[in-house]
Amino acid sequence: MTSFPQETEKLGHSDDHHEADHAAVSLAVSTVILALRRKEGESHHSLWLPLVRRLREPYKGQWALPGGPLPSDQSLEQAAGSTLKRATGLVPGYLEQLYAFGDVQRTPDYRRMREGVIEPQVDPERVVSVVYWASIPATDVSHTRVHENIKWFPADELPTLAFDHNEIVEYALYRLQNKVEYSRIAHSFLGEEFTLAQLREVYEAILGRALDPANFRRQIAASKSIIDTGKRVEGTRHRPPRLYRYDHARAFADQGPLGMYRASETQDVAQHKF
Amino acid sequence: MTSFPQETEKLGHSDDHHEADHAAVSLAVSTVILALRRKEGESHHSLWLPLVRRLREPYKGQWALPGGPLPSDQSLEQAAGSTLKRATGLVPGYLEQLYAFGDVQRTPDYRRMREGVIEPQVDPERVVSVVYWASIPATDVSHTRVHENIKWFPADELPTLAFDHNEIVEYALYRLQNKVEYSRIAHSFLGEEFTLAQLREVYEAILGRALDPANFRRQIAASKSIIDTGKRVEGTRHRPPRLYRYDHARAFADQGPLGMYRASETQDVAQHKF
DNA sequence: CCAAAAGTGTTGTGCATACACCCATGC
DNA sequence: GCATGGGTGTATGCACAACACTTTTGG
Repeated sequence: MTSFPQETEKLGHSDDHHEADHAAVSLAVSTVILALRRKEGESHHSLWLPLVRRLREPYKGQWALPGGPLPSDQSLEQAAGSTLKRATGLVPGYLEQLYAFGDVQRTPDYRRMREGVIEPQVDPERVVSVVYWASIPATDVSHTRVHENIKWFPADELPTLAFDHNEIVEYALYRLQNKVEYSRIAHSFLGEEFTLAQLREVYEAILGRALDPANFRRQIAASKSIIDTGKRVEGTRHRPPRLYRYDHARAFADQGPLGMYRASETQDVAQHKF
Repeated sequence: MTSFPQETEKLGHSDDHHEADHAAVSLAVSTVILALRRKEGESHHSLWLPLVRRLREPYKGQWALPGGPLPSDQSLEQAAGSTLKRATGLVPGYLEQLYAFGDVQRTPDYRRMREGVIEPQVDPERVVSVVYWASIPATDVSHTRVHENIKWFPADELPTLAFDHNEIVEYALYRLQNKVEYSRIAHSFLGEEFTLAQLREVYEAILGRALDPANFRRQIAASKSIIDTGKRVEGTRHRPPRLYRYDHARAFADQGPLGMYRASETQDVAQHKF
């Protein structure tokens, strides 16, 4: 439509594709923010996330992932960070791109339009969402922002969300499960110092199953991602556990060849090792 | 700027972020298309990719990844597919989202502007690129489209590309190396039937190192991703190798929980298995 | 002493590597 | 026969799961 510089030229002899209209596709950035919380009456922690109530159509009144249009002066990652700050008032322990969702019909909901649940729109807007996921350290969780249109939900007990956000969250959790096994993101759910039992609880919350404490200890020790602070937690009714710190120096040693991949070693699913 | 329905509302009490202008950020889709080819005089195959010569500023005359703005009637994946068809005339063996690149200064090149190499622009356009990567089966490579502004290059001997495309290709190759070890993408570089030696060559081209034929055979056999067709290749000056087929049925069995992840189990980097 | 969780030791299994060796074909 | 790659057998080491066992605290 406009003649902005494009990244690549359309080739002359593209006989086989019609001249598609290049009506603006708008770009949004949303963030799946995860943190550990305890459900009422339960002893173990589980994953929770904050959702924002929509104030307009479509999906007015329903819950949705926090996000918004990409400001032209922010990078995608910065936009995700601002969203997070807006929704929680906090700084993330970890922030990483999840996926860009761009199906034509993902928004608005044509099914609901047909059924008359919501009003059909003359010119349904096409939105592509670049979704990030983030973690909040457990020590900060209590300081999250309180707002009538923001509410935290357990990740496994979500209501029906706006747009395709249920699927997006599901995908985020699925990716997290895979990622936790070969990276060190688990630490980002905890504070500076933590016990092995706490770290194990993070893994168990993410993976949804119990882990052998003995073997877990050895795996973590072998990865050399933690340092013994020498301190202990006292006041428990059992042997006092040691406090560890995350070894940032080691952590960045094998994060990949280029800085570019810092927070972008995303996705993928390590299945059986082929 | 406009008041299109947005995915999430901006919250009222967002005191800490200034009202950013929402000038349109344009959205492009590019594709890193990879295929196996033989370099002049070499016996083994290596990875090649097609590039398109830019016809306008910025970076006029330089080579760039094939791509273009996202047509409003196509999904991201469809757009990547059309790009591929335009650049090669072929259908991909595999197509998957790589990453969304969205730094503010990634385009145009302010450095080159400062140095006077290219003209400064009054209103530098902000472009976010969703990049896909694709593979072309070796059997199709000879049928690729010929065009004066399209040229194939060995992936390890690229010239300086437009924008940040060198980094993008580097990242694609890095991701491919990790991915090849736990998924079955390697097959997508070959035709329907292939020998184990050919499959091994794909792995070697991607990983950049030789593999033990004996152990490679066992790994592939253990993965049960291939079926013996019973046929053999004759005419070699040695024992005739068997021909195998890719087992599609098995392949989709463990691709993840939801269809959504079909072609999107992207990124991530399986390092030491922590 | 007892309960409970921290922390250690021991053993078996499965998988990846390394490499010796045999097989089948063209020349 | 011999060269060449296809294909098999086997030993070694390591990562990991299972689980018995010891340690250290509070009550």
